[in-house]
Amino acid sequence: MPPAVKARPGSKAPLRSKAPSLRHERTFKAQGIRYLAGVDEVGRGALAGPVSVGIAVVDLERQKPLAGVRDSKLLTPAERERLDPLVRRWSVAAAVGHASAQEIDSLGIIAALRLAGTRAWQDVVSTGIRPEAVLLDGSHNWLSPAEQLSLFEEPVFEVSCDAPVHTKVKADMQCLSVAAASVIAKVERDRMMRELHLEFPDFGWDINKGYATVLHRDVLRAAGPTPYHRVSWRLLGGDLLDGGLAGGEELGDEERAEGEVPAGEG
DNA sequence: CGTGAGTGATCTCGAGGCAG
DNA sequence: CTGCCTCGAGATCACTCACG
Repeated sequence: MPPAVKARPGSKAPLRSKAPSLRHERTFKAQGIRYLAGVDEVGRGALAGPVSVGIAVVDLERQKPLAGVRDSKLLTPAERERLDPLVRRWSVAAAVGHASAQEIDSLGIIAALRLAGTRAWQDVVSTGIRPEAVLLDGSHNWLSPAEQLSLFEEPVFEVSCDAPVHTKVKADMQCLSVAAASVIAKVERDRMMRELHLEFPDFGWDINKGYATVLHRDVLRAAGPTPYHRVSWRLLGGDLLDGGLAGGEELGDEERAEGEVPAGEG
């Protein structure tokens, strides 16, 4: 995919869009909205590990911009770690929800995103803050409950996202609430991948975070997938599953389910 | 020449538009 | 209605280039 920014001829500095602000968020004030939830996802394209959804709620009547926050991809790991507690204090409510690789396999990535987002939403609502609108990164609303779910049975939640969802392409680049959500989601998922790395150190998850690096794919080819791999994906172009699972034994569904990540952690 | 930052290529899946 | 293509999102990594 082409990048969002182009190099400016004759200059090293790119023609980067301005730092994200609350300008777009404040347009919701005219609709009488006070609490707006910025939502972003991380881990969508990874081969292993959970998909995670961050929510950062802003109070449009009182919130001030938080310096330094940008889309998590544009920040170094150290900057993200530094900003994570600041974002959580800055937000009137913040949460990260996860859906495991096994849930991605059984539900599909979009439904798994919804599951992770709903878990985060439950955490937010449990604090007593109920956002009146949602600002979602991208062009597709995967957060609202689907009318027609997949063939698989979807878990039923007492609290699902019932607020109107507004999608915006590149919202993480322009909208501070969404950028803030991307930071906390990325930090939390990275921590989880470092923990999973202790269990399966050969894959280099502390570095690649479950993404398809050369090392990751080489080990995957040699050792086979772990319970944390999204085996329904064409992990290695479809020639993966001949070797069985890493660790030398195959796991049944129940055993694989034990590898699930805790929901709504954070 | 070393370093740091940005670009482009790479991989994943799903949604939506369009042609047949 | 079906299949294909484009574009949306996520990320890492090799390469390029400006600067000190």
